[in-house]
Amino acid sequence: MGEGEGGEFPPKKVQPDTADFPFKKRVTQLDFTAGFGGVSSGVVVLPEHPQSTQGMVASLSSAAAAAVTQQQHQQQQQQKQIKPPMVSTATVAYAQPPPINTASPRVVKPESPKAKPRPNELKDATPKKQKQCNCKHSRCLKLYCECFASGIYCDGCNCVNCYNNVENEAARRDAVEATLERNPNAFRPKIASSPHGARDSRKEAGEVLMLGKHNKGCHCKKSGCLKKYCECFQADILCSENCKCMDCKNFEGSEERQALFHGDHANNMAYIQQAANAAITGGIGSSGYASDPVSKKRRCQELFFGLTAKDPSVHRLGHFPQENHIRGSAPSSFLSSMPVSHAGTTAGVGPSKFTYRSLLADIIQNQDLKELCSVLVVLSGEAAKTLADQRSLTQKRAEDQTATSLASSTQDRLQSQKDSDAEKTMADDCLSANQANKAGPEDSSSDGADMAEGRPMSPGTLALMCDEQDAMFMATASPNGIMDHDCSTSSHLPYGKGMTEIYAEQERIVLTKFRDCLNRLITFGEIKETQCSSLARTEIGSQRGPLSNGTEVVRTETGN
DNA sequence: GAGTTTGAAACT
DNA sequence: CAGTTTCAAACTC
Repeated sequence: MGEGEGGEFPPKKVQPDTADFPFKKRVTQLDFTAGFGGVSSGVVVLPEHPQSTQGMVASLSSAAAAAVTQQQHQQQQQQKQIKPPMVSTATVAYAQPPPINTASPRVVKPESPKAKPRPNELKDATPKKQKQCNCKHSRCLKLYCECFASGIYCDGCNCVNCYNNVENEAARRDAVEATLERNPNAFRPKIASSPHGARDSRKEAGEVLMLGKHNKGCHCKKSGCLKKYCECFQADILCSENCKCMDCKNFEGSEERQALFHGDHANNMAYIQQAANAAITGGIGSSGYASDPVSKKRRCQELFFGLTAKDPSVHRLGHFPQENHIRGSAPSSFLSSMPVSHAGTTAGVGPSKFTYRSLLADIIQNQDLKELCSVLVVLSGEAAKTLADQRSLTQKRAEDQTATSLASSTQDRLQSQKDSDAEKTMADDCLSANQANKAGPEDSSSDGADMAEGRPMSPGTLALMCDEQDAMFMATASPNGIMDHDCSTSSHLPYGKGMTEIYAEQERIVLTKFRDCLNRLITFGEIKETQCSSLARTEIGSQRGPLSNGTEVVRTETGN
């Protein structure tokens, strides 16, 4: 379909006010000669203000501006390869310092990130020639044309049927107006200095965090925002909440992104592209190169505990816009590689459309939590009983009767207390260790038997009680000293004091147990990460088969 | 350098 | 506003 390719030029449905008004006056605010060999640096720096921008564009259409450009055009001829700035927005350098060539003032194409040095290009001190467009069908009068979009005349370009020049100023003016009518911000800089840009001035590994964000945001789907197709990447800024990109890897903390600019390879464009490809295809990332055990460990901890405060570099999880970016990267690189039930989280687009999902999401089941509660309850009861039993053993037979009653009453009390706590926590029926009945009495494994004294426990419970032997050891061996101490004291102290110590010991055991379980989960997360990453590597491009259920992984592991 | 891919812009 | 087409730059071979 033609975009007016053939016939008449951009529709002249120009709004009167757009055509003239507010803009002309602003013309005087600008040094339009700057870019033409004027005295200035050649860069007109404007405050980032929409109106200013529009004003400049509109000013272009003014007769006065045309007259000026006519003059300037002759100077252009003397400055081959240097695009004369038009009096349009794009001529303006917004906050982004252009590669200034004092010898010959250069025109900056603020909207064209191409004009901006990429990190990998920074070392290339070679003065860059102004980019030349190659338009064939747009007459260089649409935003497709970088020159036009940047508000400069084509000069020395390879374009065909170019109207973006002084000779066709009228047509160009109309095009500008038409473009503005379509989008009043068309000539505004796409990259705005970001309020959150100051959020973090530190540098990531080999990467300078760029400030600013894309006003409209990118909509990349396949590039992972790690190629210059992506306007954000091209502008050397991070994707923001404005972006609606998919599988974004251009966010703060993205390992894929960091990998692009890592170390000695930062200047190697080939490497960067290769790394980008690898990142996009999932070959790298959290589990790919550029990852280290420490970071993986930390990430795992972040995932499970949501730890972000301790490590100043862990902002990304809580980092604003990156919900939709997390999805695709560091965390997401392996998350997304997880075949199980992530479709819903990766399909969405737009800010806030993404819900962060822990790697352990498939590992931790509600049932497991319930059972963990039950385990802790049982453990607490057993601890109390063990303590009581040991106490009784150290006491005289004459005290047996007393000790027994004490233990039983204590146990009852503690049991009920713990049950109550469990109820509060889980708000369901997990309190009762009897719920384990569902698993049947089959489990009299040494684990379960020792611990629960024949209490039927589900496999999941047993799995979660993976450390029960340790716990038992602590409850029986380690506490021995305590028990001895406790016995000695309790025998001398009032009833309440002994109970307090039992409580403390119980709490210690339960918390220890809980801690161990958490540590295990961390381990499982790492295991799963490894599995997923290897799976992703081996199955990229192929149909992903169902991955072993994370829960099974847990239980298998815990069973050992 | 030709062909392909990509995503913004333009259009329906 | 969503879907489609056009376009030119970026990228691959």
